[in-house]
Amino acid sequence: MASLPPVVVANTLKLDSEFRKLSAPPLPLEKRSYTPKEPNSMSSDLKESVSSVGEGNRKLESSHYFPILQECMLQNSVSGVESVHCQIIKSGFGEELFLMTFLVNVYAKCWEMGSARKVFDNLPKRNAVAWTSLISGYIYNSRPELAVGIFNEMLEAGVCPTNYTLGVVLNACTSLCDFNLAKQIHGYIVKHDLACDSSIGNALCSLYSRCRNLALAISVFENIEEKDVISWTAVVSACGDNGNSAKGLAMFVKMLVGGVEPNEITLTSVLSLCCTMQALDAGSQVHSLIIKLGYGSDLRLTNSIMYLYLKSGCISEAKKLFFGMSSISLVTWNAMIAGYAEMISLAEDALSAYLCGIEALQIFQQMNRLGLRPDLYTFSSLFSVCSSLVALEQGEQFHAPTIKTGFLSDVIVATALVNMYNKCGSINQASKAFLEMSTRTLISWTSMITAFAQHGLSEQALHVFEDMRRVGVRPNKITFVGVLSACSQAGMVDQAFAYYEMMKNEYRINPVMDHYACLIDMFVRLDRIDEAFDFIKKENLIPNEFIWSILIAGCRSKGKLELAFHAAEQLLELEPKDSETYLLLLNMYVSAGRWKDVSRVRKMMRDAKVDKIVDWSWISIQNKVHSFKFSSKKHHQDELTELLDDLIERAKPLGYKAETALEIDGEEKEEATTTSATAHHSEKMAVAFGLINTSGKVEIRVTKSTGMCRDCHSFIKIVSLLTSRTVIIRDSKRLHKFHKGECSCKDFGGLV
DNA sequence: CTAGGGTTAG
Repeated sequence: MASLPPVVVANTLKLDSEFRKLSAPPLPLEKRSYTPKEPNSMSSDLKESVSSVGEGNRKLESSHYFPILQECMLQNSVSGVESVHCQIIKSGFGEELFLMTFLVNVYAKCWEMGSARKVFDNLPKRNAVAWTSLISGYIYNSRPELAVGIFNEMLEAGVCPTNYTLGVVLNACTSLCDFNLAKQIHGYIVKHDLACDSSIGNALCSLYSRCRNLALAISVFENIEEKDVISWTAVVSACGDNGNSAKGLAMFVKMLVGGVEPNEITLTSVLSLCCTMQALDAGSQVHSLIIKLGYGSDLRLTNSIMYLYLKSGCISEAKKLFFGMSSISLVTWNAMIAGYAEMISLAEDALSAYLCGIEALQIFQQMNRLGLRPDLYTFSSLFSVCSSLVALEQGEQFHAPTIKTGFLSDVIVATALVNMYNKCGSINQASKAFLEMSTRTLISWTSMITAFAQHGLSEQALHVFEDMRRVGVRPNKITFVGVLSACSQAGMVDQAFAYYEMMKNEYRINPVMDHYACLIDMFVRLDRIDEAFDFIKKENLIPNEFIWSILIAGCRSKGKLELAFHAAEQLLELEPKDSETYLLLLNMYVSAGRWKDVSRVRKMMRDAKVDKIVDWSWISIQNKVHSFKFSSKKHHQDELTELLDDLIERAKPLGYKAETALEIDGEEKEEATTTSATAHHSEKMAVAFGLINTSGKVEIRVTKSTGMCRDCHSFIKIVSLLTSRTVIIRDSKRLHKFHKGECSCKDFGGLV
């Protein structure tokens, strides 16, 4: 960078010495790029004014051209600008600095940088404003690297940058992650005490935010002498971008108290904070404010509010907005689809989750019927919906369009695709999609590692992890959950602890319960239960519900019933809130015939107001989803129960011993359990339905609302053997892939 | 005449 001449900006504030330490661990944040709009045709009014400009050789003042150029710019009419440009030349204003500078700006805003550049090059004299126009033009056209080049040319030409120039160039650095240049400019700003200027201060605030230094971003904001709406908006979104939404909301309140009126951009930022915080109250207050300030029909704001309502589960409010909107954009449809997709994970029970998924797909169909082309946001939401529904066929149908449209090259879409294949149990398609990705983020790598681990393919999981390290992607704690669970499933004790140490020492990640749970699960699988307890003692762990459940399930399957009951008592002392935990305990006591304990647990459930457990299963066949609910009533002798009974009979000689499990369907049942109780668990029926309605070697995919019970698990293992079919069941805890009589969870899938 | 902030996604 050429040396900077002094800048003419008044300044009084001293910079905090903190500012001198611009530590920039650049966290690559992909900035969304603009999509140039198609040039528009002019409105009839505009056409008239453009043609009247040259009429009758009237001699116009140069100032007359500004409003009409502005109108052309607003209407994005390149041809309008061009014909006005011609008139300007004809009238002899072609060298007027102010007018030509404005024209540079106008061409830039119409995505015509070539013309903007030509106008600039023809200027006989260029002042700082002209240079700044060109620089900002390149930034507007998503070419920050060219903007920085022009900035250097400007300095070489000996033109002194203004505060605007510095602000613009700093923003270019921010979007380029060019922290070297930023540092030089920063030094210059510090030396000349310019940080209190709002154009510079705002840019610094964004820069620090991008450097993940929220404290600095805030302190630079505090030092801005005249904080305007944009300063406030910048600091509010800086808080949001750095994971401190509460601080952002507080800043927004401060802004209001200070009497600064937010504009629609501030309000969108605030709504996005409310969204991540799930702050429905604050959100609806902002909604009222929006209406009060007259932004009630702003499309972008309405989209955000609608999404917020959906994400908070206020479907009726969201729908009211949706149907009340006078115009709807693709973003509106996407927000609806994404909102319903989001509600799947927030749903209280599996049935409503399933209904949300169906609704999301129906909204997409409506959008499709209206002829709207989906974009990358649409596709990533759709993939996420399909994975929740375990609707492989649907998901596959969206794969090809993402290739054709090129959206698959987006890393988020591609990751969503990998995830979809994984969650639908198709690990081969998942890994194929992963290998075809051109760029991978931490999340892509982590998804693939977790996917292999979930399918019991530990070696592949660890292989991917090593590849990830090799290319220099830094794992996070979720990555290590995947790695440790891979080791745990394969019983690789030494490796597990090696990775555990690596996580703590090399990556400075503090272990959380999920990590401990993997290691404990590993000891339990290896029937080294003493070591599991030793580990708990050594790490001073206070086991949570989850860890006790692992211990119980492990002790049970190893036949160590006394230990299992001991663990169960510990678990009960925690007064669990999770209904499935109670289901595990109930089943345990039922199979041991300990009826007193059964009623004790039932009483605890009532006291804890735990949700009733509703056993649903779904199977998607030819894009239609069929659902089954557990029913203890004896079914009619239809085709389905006939097949089921037949399978049960054929399974018995192969070692299937129907275990007792409790009947749970919401109503209190008699405590007596018989084998017929588990015979009609919903997943058995869904699998039987799949066997009847598909043929050949088609894999059967079922989703289930609760955890699988041990009885169904061992039954379906045998079914996969008897029928030579692969059966994939995703229950509330994990994925079970049954193949040739084995399950990918190796019988430690947290069965109840 | 030049700037600066923003919706929906894994």
